Amino acid sequence: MGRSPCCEKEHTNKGAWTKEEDEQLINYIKLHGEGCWRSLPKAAGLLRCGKSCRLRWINYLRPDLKRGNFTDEEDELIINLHGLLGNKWSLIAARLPGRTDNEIKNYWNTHIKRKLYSRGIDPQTHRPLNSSLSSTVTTCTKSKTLLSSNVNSSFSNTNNELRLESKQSVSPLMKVNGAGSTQESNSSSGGVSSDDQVFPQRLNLELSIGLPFPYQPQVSPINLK
DNA sequence: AAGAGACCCAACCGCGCGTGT
DNA sequence: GACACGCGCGGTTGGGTCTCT
Repeated sequence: MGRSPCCEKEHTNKGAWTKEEDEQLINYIKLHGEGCWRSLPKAAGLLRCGKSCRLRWINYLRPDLKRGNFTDEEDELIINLHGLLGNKWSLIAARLPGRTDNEIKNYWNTHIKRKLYSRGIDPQTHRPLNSSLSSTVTTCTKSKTLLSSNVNSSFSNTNNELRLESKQSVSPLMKVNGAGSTQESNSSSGGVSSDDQVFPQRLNLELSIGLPFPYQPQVSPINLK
């Protein structure tokens, strides 16, 4: 059976949007409003699929978007919300006016993960990296480098708490060298060399999220849509 | 100056969910 | 209940730009 394609691929443009396409989309939405993305491209005279139009509008063309760097406050808010919500980027974005889920997701993957690693915190669990493990972590943001390096063996710490089991669970911030071991980067943090340097961040996280550590998901005070 | 590697982000893809028939 | 459809989400990728050697 299968789902019907969202558009006729042979008659649609792909890749970067041109100024003319942007203007067509903006003008159409100004006149008719958002919605009915499937029929919008045809109505607007665009050779794009509806999904592409929607993404372009939401992530780039919307007038209420806040462009520019994230502030420290936004950083901390994202970290805290991620601790509560996980990779629910749309929910996180809903609490950051002017930011999009895509933008936050990119920012998380490129900046915040590194920031948390430098603090000795596992960005997925928001728990401290084991000291023996953290000594093997390096910060590398080239995900392609890692994912092509065929990491599927577990590298375990003494408690077997954290393992690299599949490429999906491997952080793009971690790079494995030729021998399958990793090295700590000194780039941004100067390196985390002891538990004493790791655990203060754990305390900060607990306090800022205001939930018991480790966080056990319960009924969230935030209204999920 | 030039090439290589790292970084970043816009855009794409596939899937799940909600709704209507 | 089964199916079709449209929307929205999260993961991933392509390629432009920046930085280093």
